[in-house]
Amino acid sequence: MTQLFEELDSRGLVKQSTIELERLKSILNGPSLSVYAGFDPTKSSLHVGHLIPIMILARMQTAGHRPICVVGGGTALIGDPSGRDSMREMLTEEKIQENMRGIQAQLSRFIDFSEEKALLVNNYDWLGFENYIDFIRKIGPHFTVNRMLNADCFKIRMEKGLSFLEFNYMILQAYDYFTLYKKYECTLEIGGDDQWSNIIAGVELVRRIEGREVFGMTNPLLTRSDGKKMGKSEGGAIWLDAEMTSPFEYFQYWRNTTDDDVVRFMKIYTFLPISEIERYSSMKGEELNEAKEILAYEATKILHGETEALKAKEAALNLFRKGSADGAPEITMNINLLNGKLLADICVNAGLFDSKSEAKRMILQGGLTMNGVKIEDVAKTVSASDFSKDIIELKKGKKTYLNIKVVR
RNA sequence: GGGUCAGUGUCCGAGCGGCUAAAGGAGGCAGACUGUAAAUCUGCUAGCGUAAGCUUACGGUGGUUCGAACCCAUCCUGGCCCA
Repeated sequence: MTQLFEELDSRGLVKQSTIELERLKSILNGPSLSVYAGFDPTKSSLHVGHLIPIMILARMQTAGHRPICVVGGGTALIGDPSGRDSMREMLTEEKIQENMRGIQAQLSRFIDFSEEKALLVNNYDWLGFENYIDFIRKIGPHFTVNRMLNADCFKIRMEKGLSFLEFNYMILQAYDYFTLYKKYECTLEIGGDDQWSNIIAGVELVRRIEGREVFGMTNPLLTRSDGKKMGKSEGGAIWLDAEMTSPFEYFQYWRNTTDDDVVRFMKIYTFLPISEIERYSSMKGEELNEAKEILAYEATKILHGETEALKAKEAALNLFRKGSADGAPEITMNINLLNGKLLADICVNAGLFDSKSEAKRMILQGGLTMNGVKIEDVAKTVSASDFSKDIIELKKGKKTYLNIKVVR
């Protein structure tokens, strides 16, 4: 008997449930069941915004349940209209296959897929082979269009137009649940609160066809206290793929959490015991920096492992406390591309800026530092004295560091 | 299928023949202040060029005009109304 329900509830992860809380509690805390959450393979990497259901599944697994991650290879061909006001770009099957591989790798950082302790399935495996007529004969009678049109997730789109293609999304997701129930005895679906309509559609479908009650639960959609979207930062989304967002950047993302969010995020995004997290909730002002560091370290550790997390922490310490550029993100460049070249050009080559115009703008605004010295001359060229240590330390603004290692 | 309205920069959204690289807002970046926070204030926010300047850009394509995001034709996409 675990305290899973209390665990999730105290971390603020329960928003709505298809059953009363008391029953939800006994189900969550009861014998092992299979629980599923869906992930859209629309990109080759998941990002911070996907983390909540992942963390919930991970906690469920720890409590003895079996997570089923459904990668929507089939539904991605349709596009979920929930929460968006325009139609999604359609993806090719090849692209989806490719994306799935990346997503799978990332999920396994959080969830143990060995010995079938968790499953990863692609809904294309069942959706892709359905015959249209058979399918609508089987499923169609159980849905009324009237009801569907009333679903929240379609509401916004009623204004802007909703294609029949997307209208089917809900039915397909419901069918997923039905299939998972049949195949794996899956009796719980979780998802963000925007998935509520889709989840209850699945719950109802199973009840109508199988006469069996299955459950659904949503987590609150997280917005940051400053109103910004979760998972977005300076450069864009924060990805779980280390190639797309380095462990250092990932660490920094969490380290820069707004004061008001630190404790809330610790509850959601780390495995630290609630009792320990509570200690930080009394912290105010500058003290919270300590909490932020712990949040960043823990979150990075879960995804990238302890070694990387320590490295990131160390680098941050050097950069922001000691003023040393040790451990900053580093790239190597051949000396031929550096000596005598325009600094602005070098920065663009190094990926610090997207264009030369941007680089120049930044210099004019006093936002570029090289080897600890603010660069004020747009026409600055790099010479041997600038890389006498075989390294050029660049800093854009206050927080973006990049070391260029010189290859002779 | 008919009618009608619309399609603008990352997003929202003004412009409706020259003064428009395109108002305003949001977002992003930078500077100041700070605690690697928030709030606030300031600047920047297509590319290329040290620069004068040049090149792309207002759904696509053609056209009218000295000159078009703006006018015309046609096509595509979407809304609404009718069938």
